[in-house]
Amino acid sequence: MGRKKLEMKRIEENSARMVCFSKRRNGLIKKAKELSALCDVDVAAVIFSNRGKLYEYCSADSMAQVLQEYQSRVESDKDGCDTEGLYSKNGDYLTYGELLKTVGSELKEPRVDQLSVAELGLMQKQLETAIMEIRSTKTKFMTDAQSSLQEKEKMLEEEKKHLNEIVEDNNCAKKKKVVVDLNIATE
Amino acid sequence: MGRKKLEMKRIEENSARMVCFSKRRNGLIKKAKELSALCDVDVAAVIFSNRGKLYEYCSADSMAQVLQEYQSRVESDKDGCDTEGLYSKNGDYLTYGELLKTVGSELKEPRVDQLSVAELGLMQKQLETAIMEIRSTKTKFMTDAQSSLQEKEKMLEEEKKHLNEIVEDNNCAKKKKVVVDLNIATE
DNA sequence: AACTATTTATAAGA
DNA sequence: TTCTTATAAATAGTT
Repeated sequence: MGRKKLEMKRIEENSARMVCFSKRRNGLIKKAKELSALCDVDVAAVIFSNRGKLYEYCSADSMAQVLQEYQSRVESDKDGCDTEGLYSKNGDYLTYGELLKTVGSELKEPRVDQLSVAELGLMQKQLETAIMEIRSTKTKFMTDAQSSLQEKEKMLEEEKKHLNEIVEDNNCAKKKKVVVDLNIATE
Repeated sequence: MGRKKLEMKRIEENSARMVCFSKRRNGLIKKAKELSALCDVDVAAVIFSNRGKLYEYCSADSMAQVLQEYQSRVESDKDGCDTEGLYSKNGDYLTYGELLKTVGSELKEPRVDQLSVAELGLMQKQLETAIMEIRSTKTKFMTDAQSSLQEKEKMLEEEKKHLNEIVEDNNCAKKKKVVVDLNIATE
């Protein structure tokens, strides 16, 4: 819309592109809000200017909620296939993807007492989101100038090993009663 | 736009709402594409119908890429403020919010050294293990016809209590070194 | 930042 | 559903 029809390709002129970005960014977020309000659905939009600024909209209580939901969907919908998208250059993500994949497949069992499982699912999501936050922070720390590449590699290797152990242990313990005990000691 | 101006509130009539959803969902995704193409920026949009279906658009190679970028930004940009978003109507979520808030504030201390990274790794592993345990518990609930509703409730209550304790402990221990210890017993 | 000529999106209707 | 059309909205170029 406008005086002229635009081709849908990068606007080369700098100022024109920035003006367009500003207008359309606002437009997109407005549309997202309207979609959410009119149709009563959850919507999230994330925009990064190439200057590095972040713009976002989220209809739910928190972006994390929607994104977490997204992550679970992706993991449980596509089952064995096509998980590439979930891996980042940074080895971290692979571990997370593997984790969710495994968890996700477990959850699809039928015949469930709804309440209990729903609650368990919630707790699981909570933990998963917590992990994402921790990963983010960790990644940030790791990329700080102070942490060396060797350290990163070592940690990632250990994490993978550890996760594999967890997965194997769990596979062996599927039919056992499991009790979890989480203690925190402060000094 | 259309024959009539709509109020921006939930469309109560069911079929009308669904038609609107379908149109506007496509519209939003089209707008996201255009924004990305014209202005050469990364855009992601995630939409959940309340039927549970997921629709998404992502300009980058993978959604994960954009979302991870988002997570890092959120972590580094907002500091202590605005954690309201993490609470849902469901009481459980508050606990989770508190947990994340606490974890988050722990993580955001400046002057982080390698020990901190190691600790983060530890916390992460613990949460991952906890998820695995929850998964096991879920599996048990699903496959074990003998487990009664009361049992489930009791376990869940205990787990909630644990979570609350964790949150409180963490609140008291913000500036202390925190050691987390996770024990798993199987029978 | 405003303005306005146009294009686009879309609410109702068929 | 899918298409058609009248109208509302978004926005490209201009000031």
